[in-house]
Amino acid sequence: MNTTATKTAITPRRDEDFPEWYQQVVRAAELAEPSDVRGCMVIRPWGYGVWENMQRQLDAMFRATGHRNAYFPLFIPLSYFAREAEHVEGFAKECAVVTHSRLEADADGKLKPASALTEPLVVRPTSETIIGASYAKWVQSYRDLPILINQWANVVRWEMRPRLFLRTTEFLWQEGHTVHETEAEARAETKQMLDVYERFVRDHLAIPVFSGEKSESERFPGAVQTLSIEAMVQDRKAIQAGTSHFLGQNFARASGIQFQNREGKQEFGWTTSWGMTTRLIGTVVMMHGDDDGVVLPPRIAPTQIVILPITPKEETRARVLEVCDKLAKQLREIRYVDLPIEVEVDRREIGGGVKNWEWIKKGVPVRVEIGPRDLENNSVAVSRRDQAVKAKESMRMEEFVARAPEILMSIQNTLYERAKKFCDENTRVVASKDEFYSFFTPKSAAKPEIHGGFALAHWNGSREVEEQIKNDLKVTICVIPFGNSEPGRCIFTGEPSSRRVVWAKSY
RNA sequence: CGGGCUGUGGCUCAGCUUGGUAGAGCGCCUGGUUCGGGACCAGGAGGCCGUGGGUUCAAAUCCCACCAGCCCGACCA
Repeated sequence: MNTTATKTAITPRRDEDFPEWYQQVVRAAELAEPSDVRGCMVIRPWGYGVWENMQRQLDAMFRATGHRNAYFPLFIPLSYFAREAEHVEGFAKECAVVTHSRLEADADGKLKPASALTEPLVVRPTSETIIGASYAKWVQSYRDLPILINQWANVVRWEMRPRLFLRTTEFLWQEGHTVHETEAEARAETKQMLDVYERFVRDHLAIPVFSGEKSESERFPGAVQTLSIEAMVQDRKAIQAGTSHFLGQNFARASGIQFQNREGKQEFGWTTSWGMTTRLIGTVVMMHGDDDGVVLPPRIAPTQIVILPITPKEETRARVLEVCDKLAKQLREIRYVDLPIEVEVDRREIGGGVKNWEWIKKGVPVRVEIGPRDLENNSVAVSRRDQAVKAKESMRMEEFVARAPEILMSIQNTLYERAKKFCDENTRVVASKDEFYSFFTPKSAAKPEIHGGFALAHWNGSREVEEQIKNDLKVTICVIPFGNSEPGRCIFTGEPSSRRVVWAKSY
């Protein structure tokens, strides 16, 4: 009767069409869906739950490093925005601009914008300039420094080609903005926050990354230095998972953030900014998902354990549900990494198979079935999302309760190890230009298979080479990793190179 | 913003060439049989065919304009 047993929950499979698989997974898992507003998405409760977990956990890390949250305006006066030239150049093409303050009905009764603003307002694509304006007022003395503030907000970048979570017109993020007395302190802050991101994605999202510096051409507009962490997702492309910028005195100069230093002289502050976005949700999907849907790392799963009552007979239904509730209560009293375990009893009256698959697609880490037979034996049937969909282990109820945190931890670790192995296997040292080109050229040009990966190769540091490679292969330097400086020769020009850099196709 | 394709119940699409007033599968609702891995049977609800105009006795179908979406290019977290 069941001829669909081997069928995957998501069509197409990852190896058939990765971008399409991604879209299908995001929708099937009810993380998000496109909205009627072009380029914007609706983040559904399951997706938003993931975001809230990320937010809460990262926010705690910001607090621990001395940062506090604040909120600045959504609208940035055009004149403020215009203060930093490179910044303008970088963002001007994707700004939404508010020009009117009112709607009026015309003769046909159609609403039209009216009452033009004397100065247009830019909807923030990022907040350096508007926050800088406040900082300029707050800072007078070196005693006012450092300023360590973070903001959780939405931003708008008028993108041409939206994809759920990965690139949408409006997205949610966190942006830290700090001011320091010295260059060294600001540089240390930039690095510190990159390390925070690295730890966060590794320990909470089970994502291994390469961390380092961006090349000049990939730098944030207006920054002196941009650091980033880069992850490899399952189509072997790179995705930026977080960035931290050392802004030098560029923005301080533009915004007038000045202070009297210890020698009594006026000096511009040294600023940094750093951010992480809802794009990370898409990264998690592409990192850990499989052909049956999302696979969530337990630490960010909105529900970590779902209890599925099996109620084939009306006469046992009440007792089964009662035992399910009792188990849920017991589990909620246990902690997994300092937080109560999130448990849900799914008592909806729909087909058992359908219900089970819904949770598989959503990526809930642990599914627990309890049916009449379990009542007899005081047992439960446990399935882990990091194992085969049909795998099920029967264990005594008390044993499961005792082992729940350990099981979650084990899943979290498995996901990380799996991702690390994948990344390692598809990262390789490339020693010649020919090897480089063949590494990044798919066998089939018409329908490119998943190919390439990260190439570690020497580079002479020139923008021209980067440009050439980007044109030829759509491959860029995703990051210049820290440390490991091992001199060699640029594989493209033969010129001296101080270290290997990471090349990849990238999101 | 340039080039190509597509708009038909919630979703995927057929119907369009050869105009005659709308269909399928899935989903949804009801009842029953089921239920420890995507069940089955029976019945039912749901669409001014993207929008506006034109041709015609008659338009989902032909013509024009507009809008939206997808893919490909330029840009990006």
